[in-house]
Amino acid sequence: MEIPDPRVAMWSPACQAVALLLGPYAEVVLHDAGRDRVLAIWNPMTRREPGDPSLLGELDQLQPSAHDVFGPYEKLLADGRRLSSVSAVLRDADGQPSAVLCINLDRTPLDQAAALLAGFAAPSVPRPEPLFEQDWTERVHQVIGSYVRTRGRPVERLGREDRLAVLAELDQAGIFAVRRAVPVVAGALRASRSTVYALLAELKAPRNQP
Amino acid sequence: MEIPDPRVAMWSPACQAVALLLGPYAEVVLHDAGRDRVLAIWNPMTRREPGDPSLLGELDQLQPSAHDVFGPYEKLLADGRRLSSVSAVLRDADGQPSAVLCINLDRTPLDQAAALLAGFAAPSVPRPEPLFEQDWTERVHQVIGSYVRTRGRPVERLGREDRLAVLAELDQAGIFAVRRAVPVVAGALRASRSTVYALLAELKAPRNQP
DNA sequence: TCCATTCTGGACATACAGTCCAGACATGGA
DNA sequence: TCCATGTCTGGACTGTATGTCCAGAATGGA
Repeated sequence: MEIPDPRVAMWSPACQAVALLLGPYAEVVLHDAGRDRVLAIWNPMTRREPGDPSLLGELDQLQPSAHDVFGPYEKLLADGRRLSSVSAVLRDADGQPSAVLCINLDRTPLDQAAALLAGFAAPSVPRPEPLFEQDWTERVHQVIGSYVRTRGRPVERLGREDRLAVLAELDQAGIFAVRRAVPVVAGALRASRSTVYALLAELKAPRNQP
Repeated sequence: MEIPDPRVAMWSPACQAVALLLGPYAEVVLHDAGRDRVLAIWNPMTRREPGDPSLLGELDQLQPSAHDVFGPYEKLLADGRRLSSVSAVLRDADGQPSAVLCINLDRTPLDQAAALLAGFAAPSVPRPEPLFEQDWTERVHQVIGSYVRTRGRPVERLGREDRLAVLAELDQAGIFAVRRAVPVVAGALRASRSTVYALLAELKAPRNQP
């Protein structure tokens, strides 16, 4: 090791906190902008080490998204991993640029999961002419169940907004064009008929609430 | 706004970078540890504002995971969201504690996605959302039109048996579970409401003909 | 704890579904 | 042509479903 740099001493807790929070998927790099050298690095994703060249040249061309902050922008690693990166110019007490912080988040796992989920939802059956939806009661329960599952909260604990969302979905699905639908929905939502009508009215009149 | 605090000036680029990278799911808070007050906050998830009490007391009890770094530890928001949090003690050039940085990452969406992926193999398919038959009026006309075409006779000249057949088909399709369906069908069939009801009754009671 | 918001069950008004019928109409046989 | 027969029709009518409203209960935050 070399003589500890005071900038590293100053910034490393923050860097380390980020590195810890984002587990193995984020690399945090502290650069000496003046000498274009890496000062310190946490969770390195490439083999860079303190003292290596920073190659920060491109930063100059970027539009800052706020004062001294750049990104998030996309980077591509040699092995194909896609990174979301942000950079921040760190200044000392005098306001002089003293270091540059870069956080590189590997979005490959997220992208993969997203692709899986998207691919799951998208290629739906091209509608083989299924006449009318026969068992709409079942559908009501499916919609509600699905909402409850993604929300991770049982029907009894759904809040006002939740029920509004569910009703919007059901309405979208045309459920309320069906005879006797409201009482069934009310029952499934564990709400009274009155409440369902009130919420439906609110959906149809999206002005505001006093 | 108040007089800008030099600590905010110094740390805000780093905070903002993190806030930008993690989109709406991370809250970044800069605390004045000495006065237990919020100095600045990005992407607030609760209604805290600069000047509000920090409530950082618990930090003392935590084991640091590195020098001046705490976490990640789990927090629970009032509404049930689960957060992964890290904190870092930030020191000034003299090595004196000057502020505390907290990053709170809402892991609810990640947990939900994980749950969805985990439960993938076993549970039933959540149905891609083929929705409900929206324009059932169109469907009525299709059915009637198709019958008329195969029969080679215009609607006006359909006989009793013909209309019975068409109604049977529409009923099969569940059309009459829809509100206001009978008048529409009557109109499309060029028959009166009464007639349609009479024919439907006949369909449901296929015993004999008076 | 108190206050404010939201929900609820029931009373009520209205719209709709379904029934009934007297008469209109169409057809065909005498 | 007239009548007999069967069907259709508009309209009146009833009961049920739909939708509104409100006072009081429940709920949730400060």
